[in-house]
Amino acid sequence: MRNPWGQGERLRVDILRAAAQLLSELDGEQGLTIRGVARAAGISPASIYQHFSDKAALVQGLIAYDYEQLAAAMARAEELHAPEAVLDRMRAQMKAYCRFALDNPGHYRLMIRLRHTQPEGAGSLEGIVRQVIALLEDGAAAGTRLRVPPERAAVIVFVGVHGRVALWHTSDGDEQAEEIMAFVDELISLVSV
Amino acid sequence: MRNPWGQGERLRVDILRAAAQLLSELDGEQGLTIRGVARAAGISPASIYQHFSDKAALVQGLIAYDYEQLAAAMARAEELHAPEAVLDRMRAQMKAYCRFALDNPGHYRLMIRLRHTQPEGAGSLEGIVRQVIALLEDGAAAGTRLRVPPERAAVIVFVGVHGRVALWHTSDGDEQAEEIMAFVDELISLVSV
DNA sequence: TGTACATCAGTGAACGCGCGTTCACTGATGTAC
DNA sequence: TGTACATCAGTGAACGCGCGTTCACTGATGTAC
Repeated sequence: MRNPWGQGERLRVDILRAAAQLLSELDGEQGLTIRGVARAAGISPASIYQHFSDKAALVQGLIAYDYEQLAAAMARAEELHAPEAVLDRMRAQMKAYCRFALDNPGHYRLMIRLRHTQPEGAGSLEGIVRQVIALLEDGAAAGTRLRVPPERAAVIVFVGVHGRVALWHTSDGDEQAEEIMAFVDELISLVSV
Repeated sequence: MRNPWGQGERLRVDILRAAAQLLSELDGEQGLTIRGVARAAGISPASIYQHFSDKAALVQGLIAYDYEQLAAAMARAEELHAPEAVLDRMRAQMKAYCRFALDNPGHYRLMIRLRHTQPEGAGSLEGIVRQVIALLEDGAAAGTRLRVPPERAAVIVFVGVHGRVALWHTSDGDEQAEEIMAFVDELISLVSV
């Protein structure tokens, strides 16, 4: 079961996978411990320190991976629509964002809570918001009508969606995903003419 | 330093005050421990159990107190405006809400995170939202024009404000309170005609 | 080809820490007679 | 009035627990000669 020579890096992704699994099952960061991850991965706690300098580094690695997943999911959803259908593209992006947050509450909460510890770049919340802003700015330049400047429209929709999702996360769980998606539609209607 | 006979309940509020202070200084629930509260109150950890059955009961008491404070602050802000100035009243309410959240981040986060553990009533998030909804419904009945039904307008503004505040809480802290207040204005403008 | 040695992946056991909670207790203040 | 006792507020010390982290180690796999 030990990895062969030169393949020690394999355990690194096993560790990240186990941590991700743990974070999906439990609903809080408090369950995400070095010893818990080691248990889930079937290894000794000490082994983790060959791949991550400490617990913070492990969590960093996890969040970076998650932001990549989220950005990729949003990009995939957006591309299902024609380039000029800007509002459709935004709707698809934001609904993919919601789906990720609803499907991975532990991940999403961690990503938000520790977002300032991540390096700025594509794989960060700022990067994701910038993409939405850029989309609306292109759309506005091509004639899409909005009630507020494109940057404000993007921010308002994004902030509102985050608020909705965050409240879902702290609710009893009897709310349906459809309500959240309807809220996205509602917000986008409000900012467009 | 010990309380006289029949005044044992005094320590209860001292404990709650110490816990509140602790939650104001530290920025997370993880600092809110039985032992930490005892230290802050200058008593023994065991003494807490004469007033709260366990840690959860202590946190419950704290949140209940906080919700009362928040609801009272919103009511005070609202009453500064004429009864028929519905949008002004809502703006004042929501800005008081923001101020509470910005001034007491630890409290606000705890209130949101554990809101489902509180009994439903005036001192709960649901109660606060219901008040905002009622305000707009009365306003709509009296002629205030909105772009969406009053219940939706209230929910959208409230959810957006929560999203904005929650993102401020996880930011680096270089954002100003004025930006948050401007966001409130922006949201209310969007839902009104 | 054989053998001594370096390198690698991973571990077992221990450390000190702070936590929530319990329990027998202390000592002051009230009450009964 | 005195005294035995009940009641109350609060405590000291200990419990078991899980945590993050360290360190000397094991044993398999590769390399040098």
